[in-house]
Amino acid sequence: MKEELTKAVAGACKELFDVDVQIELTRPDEQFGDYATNVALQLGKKLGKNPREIGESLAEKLRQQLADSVSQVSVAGPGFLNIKLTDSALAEQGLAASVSRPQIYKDKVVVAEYSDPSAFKVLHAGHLYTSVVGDAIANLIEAAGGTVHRVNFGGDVGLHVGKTMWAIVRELAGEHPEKLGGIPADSRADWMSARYVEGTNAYEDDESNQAAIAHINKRVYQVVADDDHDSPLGQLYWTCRQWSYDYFDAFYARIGSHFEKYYPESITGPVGVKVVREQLAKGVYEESDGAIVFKGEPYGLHTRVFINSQGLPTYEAKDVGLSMMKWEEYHFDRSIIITDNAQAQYMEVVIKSIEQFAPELARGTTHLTHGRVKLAGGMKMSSRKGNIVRAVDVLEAAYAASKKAGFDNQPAALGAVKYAFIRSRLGSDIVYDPEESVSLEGNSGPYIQYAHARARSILAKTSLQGSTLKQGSTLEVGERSLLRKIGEYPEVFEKATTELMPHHICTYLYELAQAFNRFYEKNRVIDDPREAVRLGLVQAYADTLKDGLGLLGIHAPDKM
RNA sequence: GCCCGUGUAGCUCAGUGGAUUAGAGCGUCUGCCUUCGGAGCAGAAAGUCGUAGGUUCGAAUCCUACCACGGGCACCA
Repeated sequence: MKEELTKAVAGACKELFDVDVQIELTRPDEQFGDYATNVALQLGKKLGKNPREIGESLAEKLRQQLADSVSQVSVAGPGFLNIKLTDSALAEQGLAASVSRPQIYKDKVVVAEYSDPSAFKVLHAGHLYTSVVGDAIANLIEAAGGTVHRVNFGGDVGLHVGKTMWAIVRELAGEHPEKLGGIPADSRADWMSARYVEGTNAYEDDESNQAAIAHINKRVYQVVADDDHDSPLGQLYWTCRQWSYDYFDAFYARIGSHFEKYYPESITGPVGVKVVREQLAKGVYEESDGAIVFKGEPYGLHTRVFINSQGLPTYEAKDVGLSMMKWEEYHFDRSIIITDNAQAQYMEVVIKSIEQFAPELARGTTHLTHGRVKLAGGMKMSSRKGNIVRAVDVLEAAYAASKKAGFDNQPAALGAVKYAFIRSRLGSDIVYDPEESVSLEGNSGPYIQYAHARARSILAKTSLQGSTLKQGSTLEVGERSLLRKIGEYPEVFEKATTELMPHHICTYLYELAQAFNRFYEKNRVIDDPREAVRLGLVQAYADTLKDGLGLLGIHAPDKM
């Protein structure tokens, strides 16, 4: 409907004034109409005419052309055009809302990389956030017709592994892989994470430790390069690495995430080194103090090291390797990388360097960044010393709060966390408050889930077969309002997908639930003379809520 | 120091060029009154949209400067 209107308005401008203009249709306050446009204002400037007069001629034209779908076109204020749909057109739009999602990624291949945990380390609240948001974005693109490959990247080699392995060897009093058997399966992740903290502290506290850790770090690279599963260090490394992956898998299963591919740095590193060395010869990268760097200054960026003076790839080269591998494996139309915004300027340098030798790859790459998770009410997150909030701590806090709030329901508690994470616009830090997130009142996940369950229970009550709401129906005021809101869904979906901003879905679902409650307060459904029509409304409403929650990765229960 | 980001009611956030009274939720206060699941509805109080300039017919939204907070700035990830 919006598309047809846009075309009609553009056509009218062409016909009457012989100009091509970009038409933007917005959703004004309901009192003004269903759609509005400011073309007349734009044209007024362009043509040097009075915008109101332009508006009047456009309105007249549209009234003639769109008599079937438009009941009113008026000029308001300085020259806004307000367009009101007929009940019939509105009904058609509303009924199709939950199934007519603009296919703006049709036939497109998209690689979505997010979550990115490091092996040997614990998953913290930030991983949970990025995973939830990344899933929602991937869901949006998929629903818009795209083929999405969800991939994960993580550090299974690098200094943090050196630190951890050093501490593991110290804890086991030598390179004794057989002693790993004494660590209970359910505490492996915590055990390794404790070693990482010890290793990090040792590295910072004493220079002699630094040499030892650098040495073991280099040996780990050798273990990986040789695919050495036999030496004591090799056995320690591969066993612990597998523990990490098992732990990640269990966590992702718990939150409903799934990645089709995992790129470990040990794989992308050598690819990156190869590429960086090739491009070193071509002058993209250059040597500096024994390291290989990319100088970003000509582009307003800064210089970063890609291969260090020991000849080992840094994160930069590993990311270059990752980009090349994704490109070769998927030939994507678009690659989306979602990380914490601390990486924003770092990533700019990496992508700028790639742009020098693979411009089409760089052009198709979007780095999307989000803020950090701050916990309301005292739970603090600080890295380094190990007093971080783990991802599971957040889930447990939500679950505990949900029990306190009176519903003992794990899926609802998970939905509450997801909703709380997604509802704010991506970019700034978010404050997570477990109590608020599970609240049954206000803008929360459980509120929307409840709204859905309530609508389904109404539908379950009727003995009528099907609804008579269809194109051609005439509507009462309250019905019209609700239907208008339902009909906005495809537009909100398109906006969220185009901008890669899933929070628009949250905002909309909440407004939709409010619109329904307003309707429901005043209008009876079951045993009302208009029951047959209103059932169609409730159905469309419930389906839209369900679809929206699905995009957010949140279950829409029929009962709560 | 340079670069990037953020700054909207007591708190948590929408709104990122349009129309009046800048919107929600929580919290505070007042009604409805327990309904087809009230986990609701209606209303009130609460904002110099960080500050000061500028562009525009029109600015929370764009530009400039400044302030505050966060982040980044070579061999960590």
